[in-house]
Amino acid sequence: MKRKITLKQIAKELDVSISTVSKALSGSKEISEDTTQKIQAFAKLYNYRPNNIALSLKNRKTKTIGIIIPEIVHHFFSTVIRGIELVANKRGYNVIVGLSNESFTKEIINMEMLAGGSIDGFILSISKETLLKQDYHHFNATINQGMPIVLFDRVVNEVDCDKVIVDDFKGSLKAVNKLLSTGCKNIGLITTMDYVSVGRLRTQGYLEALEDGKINADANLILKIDDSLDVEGHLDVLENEIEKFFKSNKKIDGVFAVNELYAVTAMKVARKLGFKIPDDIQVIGFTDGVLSKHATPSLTTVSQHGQKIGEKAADLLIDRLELEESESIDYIEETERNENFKTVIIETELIERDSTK
Amino acid sequence: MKRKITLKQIAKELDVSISTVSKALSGSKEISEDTTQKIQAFAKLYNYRPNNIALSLKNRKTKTIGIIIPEIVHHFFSTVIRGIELVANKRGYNVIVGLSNESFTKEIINMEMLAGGSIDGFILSISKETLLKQDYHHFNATINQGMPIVLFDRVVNEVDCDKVIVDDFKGSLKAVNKLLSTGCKNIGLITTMDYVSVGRLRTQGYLEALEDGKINADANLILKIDDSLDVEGHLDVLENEIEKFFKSNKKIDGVFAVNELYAVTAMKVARKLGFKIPDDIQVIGFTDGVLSKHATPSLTTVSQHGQKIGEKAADLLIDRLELEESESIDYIEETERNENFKTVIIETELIERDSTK
DNA sequence: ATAAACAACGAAAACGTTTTCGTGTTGACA
DNA sequence: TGTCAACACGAAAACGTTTTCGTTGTTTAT
Repeated sequence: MKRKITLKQIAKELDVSISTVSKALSGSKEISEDTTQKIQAFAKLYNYRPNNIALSLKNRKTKTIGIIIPEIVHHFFSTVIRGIELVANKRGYNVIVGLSNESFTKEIINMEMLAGGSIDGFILSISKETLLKQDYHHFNATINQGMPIVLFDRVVNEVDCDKVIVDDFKGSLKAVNKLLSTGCKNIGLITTMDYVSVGRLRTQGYLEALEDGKINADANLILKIDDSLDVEGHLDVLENEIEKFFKSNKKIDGVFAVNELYAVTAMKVARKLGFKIPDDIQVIGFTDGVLSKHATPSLTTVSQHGQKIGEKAADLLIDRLELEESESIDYIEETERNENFKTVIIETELIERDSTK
Repeated sequence: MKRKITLKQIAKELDVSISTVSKALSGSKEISEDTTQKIQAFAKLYNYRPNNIALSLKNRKTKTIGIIIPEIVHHFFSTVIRGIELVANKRGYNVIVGLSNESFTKEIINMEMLAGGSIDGFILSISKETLLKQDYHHFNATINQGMPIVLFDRVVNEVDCDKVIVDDFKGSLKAVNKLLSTGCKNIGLITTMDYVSVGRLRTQGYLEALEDGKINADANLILKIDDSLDVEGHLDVLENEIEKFFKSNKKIDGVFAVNELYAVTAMKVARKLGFKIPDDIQVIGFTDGVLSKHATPSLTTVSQHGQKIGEKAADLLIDRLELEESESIDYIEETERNENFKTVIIETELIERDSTK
């Protein structure tokens, strides 16, 4: 087992100085062709690779970006990571992931761990607990330390940074319009509690669509699930709630659910109660995951394009990192700086499958 | 925007030496209580955190482990990552992920990127292309450079290292036995090409179970899917193949599929052909993912416990890292070292749901 | 009174790079 | 022959730590 070879060892072996080796390897004009050849050959032979850590220390940047997401076993977040990794790698960056597990404390711990020099910037989606507490000081603190953040999906006004979101509002609008245009008169909504911004926005889209269609919203037709406990296993609770919901609203002929789990569960319950899909009840979900595609009947959904979100977020972050590098941001006025934060909106797309007419 | 504060700045500000600051912060007995107090207070005030990169360089270890998996948008791999991250964080390590995307070249590029000092060790699952090429030199090369590797799930004899696998063989055995014990006489197998080791092992389990049950295996009852192209969208191809399979084997009364996608698709096709599940045909899949749980009927599966695999892999790797640290492995004989590589087998579990009797 | 012990601190090396700024050796040219 | 580039290379600083080994004063024991 040979330890990785260093410049120093090459220098010693070839009886030149470290500087000479470094220059020769980078092809500097300063070094004679003879020695350059010799050094490069030797380096190749021993498979020399510069030590990333030393480079990071010297350059004061690590060329890696930190991701913190609430949960990785989740199709949407996985696709976002895939997108981030894709452009990060293409642009010479690595990706290091932390999981907050929807916990405020774990989010902070993870951020502190990574902010200690391991990364150049963050891409993250806020945990539910943090949203509930509305405590965002750790985000602003790291931003103030000069470390850029890009927020995606679950974003918040209190943090001033680049953001990538989905047009939740328009997405829901499209979905509910689809239901209306295929004849639904009593459209139920299955959503989450309001503190998750995406849930709130999707609810608004639903209401707006009804209003546009001259239909009065009925509070009984809105089912809010307390998902603070829907981790796993609470599937039966979900089913029961939805079943009660259907039973107390016999006239429902369409359902819009703010995620695919709710939608698929709604289909299951509906079928159990004897409804035909899409004949008696049509269903549309949000988030085009693996469940939607393989459910029976396959589910019409609003696709969020998670990968595109990830790609865009990575591009935004890296752009900013490399901008700072060139512009020596220390001398830019506070006021100027805050103005050019972008919020990119990724368009949703209605993917029509067999759960609608 | 204040840059992160360093020991040097604290030293300058408080008019002491860098060494004094360092010692005071680590609570060394060498420094008087007065100065210690003063320095610690100052450090807290300015929110000092030691620079990880500098520490990594000094200690020659990064306290981060590299994961390389073929695909992240995949329930099984996500759960493995979750397991790795869990114990890694608990033991003070970070996790940096690379995606090979089932490509040989990308696997190598990713490994080289990370092996350049960014990480202390690898946890990885081999890409399909690599398995097909049977070229494992990059794994052995990094191991020879002194960087430990733990292989999981898709492992291979040619690489000498710690491994964590699932008892694919016994898992299949259990599954097929279950089908036999509930009265199936003609059990079909839907599997992958042989070069993926897990597919091969699961096939062997199937054959063994039939043999134990005194049933002659019938080659017509085995459907091998070429999954080199099943990325996405080739779903219809899969459905067609399975449909042909069913049609040319009218007497099938049970199906064992080596992954949940095949199993769910088989259920879909079967139902389309008018079979009742589980009355006419029973189905069992492998990999307990989100599809199995929410399919209709819910799918009986062999659970691989991905999270447990990840946890175990991380423990193995970190154990080895910290062992090397204490034992100064340079002086251990070659022969001695190779002997204590472990292969841990994670037991599977048959989760019975509604697709079997 | 003097050596020894101790307390409190600083200097410097080391980790592996890159880069700036010398420095000595050539050759050409006046 | 003396001056000046050009050439080829080396020394050293810097990135931010930790740690070993001094180096001071001050106290204790003899």
